[in-house]
Amino acid sequence: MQISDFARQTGLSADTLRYYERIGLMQPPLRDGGGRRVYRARDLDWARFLIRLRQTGMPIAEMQAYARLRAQGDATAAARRDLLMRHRDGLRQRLADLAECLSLMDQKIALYGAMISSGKDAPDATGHHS
Amino acid sequence: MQISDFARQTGLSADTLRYYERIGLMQPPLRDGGGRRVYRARDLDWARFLIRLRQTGMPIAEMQAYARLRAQGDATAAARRDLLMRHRDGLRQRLADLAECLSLMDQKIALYGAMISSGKDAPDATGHHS
DNA sequence: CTAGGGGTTGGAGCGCGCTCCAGGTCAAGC
DNA sequence: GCTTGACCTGGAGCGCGCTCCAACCCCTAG
Repeated sequence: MQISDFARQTGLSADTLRYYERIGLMQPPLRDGGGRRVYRARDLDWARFLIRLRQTGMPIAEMQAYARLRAQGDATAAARRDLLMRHRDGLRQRLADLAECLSLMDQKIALYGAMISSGKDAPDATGHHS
Repeated sequence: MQISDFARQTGLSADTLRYYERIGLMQPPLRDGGGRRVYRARDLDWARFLIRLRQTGMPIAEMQAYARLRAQGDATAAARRDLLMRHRDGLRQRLADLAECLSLMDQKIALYGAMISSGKDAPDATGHHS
């Protein structure tokens, strides 16, 4: 599996893959005769896991820390779990905050709805609305 | 109320406030005799609303669009509501995605828990774990 | 034998959202 | 009058996470 295939299967660009390798997020893969990277199926799992971490807003530095621990083998399992737990707790908090934002936006939208349908102006009428 | 007070009350830095003004997110406030900005209470509401939008990941360009509409008065209420609704829908989606990530992380953490307590290696034991 | 379409490297550049800085003005307190 | 400190402006710089580029290499098909 070469880099373009791997890119297709993960949704990461080849450039990003090489970048992740440079900065130590991904282990350097084997090379074929021509010096091209050859990826293996289980690299996919790791890449997809990284993508999840990224999705949840984990900064690259933290992913690097995780990757370093992982490279050191099973002895670091507890440390990795702790890192993950800290990140998860942050994520929980962010989810709660976003849920609050969402409900506020719903309110705001409802307010606009009222203001638009009922003639002209809004309940809190100042002439200017956020 | 001058810029430092306003900054304290919103949590934005004075620099950020001037920046938001430059790029049209905030209306230029009045000035006192010495040319200093004088903010008014209702600017606070707007700034706090911007902060909410930012929290939910709205890009500045979109906030600018909203601000421009707002500056044009009540006639743009429907357009503003639509913008907000589109943003809210995106937010809903992101919340769902994050919730999924969260549950995956919980699983992963549980797996680490099992692996750590029960002697040595994990269920999917490859020798390497994500 | 040649052309084309992958791949490789190191390093520069970019878009976003600020953040900082130099150099200046102004107002209040001692 | 002088110091102090908050404010002003325009513009440069920054940290993040890529993204793009030139210049080169290699393999395959025609």
